[in-house]
Amino acid sequence: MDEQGENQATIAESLKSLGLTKYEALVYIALVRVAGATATEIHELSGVPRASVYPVLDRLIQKNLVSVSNTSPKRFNPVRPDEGVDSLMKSIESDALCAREGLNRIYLECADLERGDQELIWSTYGEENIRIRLLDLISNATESIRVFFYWGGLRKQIIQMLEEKKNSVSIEVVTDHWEGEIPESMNVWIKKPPGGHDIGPAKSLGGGVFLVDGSKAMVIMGSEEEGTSALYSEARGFVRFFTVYWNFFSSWARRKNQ
Amino acid sequence: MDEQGENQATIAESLKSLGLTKYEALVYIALVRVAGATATEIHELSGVPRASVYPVLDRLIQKNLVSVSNTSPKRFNPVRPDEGVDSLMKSIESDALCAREGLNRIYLECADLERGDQELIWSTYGEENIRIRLLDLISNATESIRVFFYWGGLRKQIIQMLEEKKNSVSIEVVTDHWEGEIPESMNVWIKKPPGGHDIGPAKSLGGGVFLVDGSKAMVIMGSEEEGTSALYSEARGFVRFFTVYWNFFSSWARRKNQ
DNA sequence: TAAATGTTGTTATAGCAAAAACAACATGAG
DNA sequence: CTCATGTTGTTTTTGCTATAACAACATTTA
Repeated sequence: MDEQGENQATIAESLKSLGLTKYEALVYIALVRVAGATATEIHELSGVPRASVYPVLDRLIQKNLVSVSNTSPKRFNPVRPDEGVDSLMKSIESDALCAREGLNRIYLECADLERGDQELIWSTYGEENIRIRLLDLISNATESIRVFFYWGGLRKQIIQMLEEKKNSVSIEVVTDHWEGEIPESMNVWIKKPPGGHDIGPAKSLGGGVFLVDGSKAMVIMGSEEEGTSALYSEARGFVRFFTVYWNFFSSWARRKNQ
Repeated sequence: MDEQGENQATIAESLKSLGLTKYEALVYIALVRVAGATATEIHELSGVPRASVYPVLDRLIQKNLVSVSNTSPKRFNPVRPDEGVDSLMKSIESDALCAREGLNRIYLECADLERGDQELIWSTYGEENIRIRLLDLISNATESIRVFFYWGGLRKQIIQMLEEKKNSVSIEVVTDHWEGEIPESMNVWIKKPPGGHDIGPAKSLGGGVFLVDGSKAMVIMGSEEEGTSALYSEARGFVRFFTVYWNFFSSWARRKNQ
């Protein structure tokens, strides 16, 4: 019972992000449970006020999620849920396509005109978004990638990204741990951080520096309290600062033993 | 200019169905047009009140559609539109999957219990929904399909559907016009309606009758004024009525010449 | 048959929450 | 100081939610 309730609430939430209102979701779920119900039965099953059931059903019919019988009292039937959901998705997907095309056109039109971005430093929050940015950055590298990271967060994905580029650009990596075998075409130095006071315990805080083509830098910091955030810039000073930073740790890592 | 405005409005609508509010859509579009704008510039470009720009930008940052510079004044950058839209879609798709699974489970659980549906007659409105139902009906046919239609609306799709089943079930068709060549395994009678007073001019009104396995009937009526609607039933009387109806027109169509 | 009861479908309307629009204020750089 | 920025409230609007009341019809009971 409670499990069903939980489940239903989840489904309702999902349906809401497909563009239905709370009532529309509840009514549709109720109808899926007992196909061919009357308005009153729907009201009892869904908890939606009886008078509200009618306009809600109208909307659902408009959205092709419900059909009506011509009996009296009227009975209502849900479209098969997989078809219904697919139908909603299809409409959203078409909108997504439209938005993407339109926006991309605008974006590319404007791309030539401006881009005074180079001197600015951009912040990004959240691992997912950072992952996307990083992927973009690395996959557009043309000459060199220098990486320095002591951070578990995206280790696997970072390694995978680098391996895809290992034959087309020069890659140098300093890190504390490597998963899988190290490709020959990469220069990888593995070294545990000295005491912990330099970089901090890996679980609560981790960092990564990515230098691409000597002109772009992305710096990632993850901490348990404040989530993960990243800075990206093509500004000279910014890139130079982290290049020096990287050189320092790189030479430290090359020293044999500690 | 006006074209751009039209275009923008369209994009805004599309973005709204991806879960953004009007302001969020407008701000994001403005930002795509001039990346790295300040809050005030965004306000001017989008028409969104300046004070509203800030909370809206916050939400967009939360949704990983925008990043901030650490300059003063702050400057804002859009995530690349294709990435942004994809990211929104991914989240919606995951919800869709969740909803579909949950609903389908409920649906299948309940499917055994009931189904007193057989005696009812169901209405469906809108060509798209009807097309889906019809597809479902025809593709689940196991023995016979008898079709009678004088209706341009879904002609091509109907023909295509039938061709897919031509080798597995017996098919008989009466219609006024056929696109493409007629497969040998189907029985098709093509005959123009006599005068127009029986069925009416094809443009303003058209109809179709689909009898499947002798136990299911779907009747479609399209009129210019009231849109397209369909009835579906497995009720004995309903099926028998339209079987007689079909037999009548079938024998009429078999008569040589008019 | 006639009155009483209950149900259905409809309409009107009040409540509510999120978003939109506006106004006011503190800050900070030139 | 002055202007633009960033922040904080308040009001208005909007769309959904919720309740109440009503006419039409069917069902029951006397």
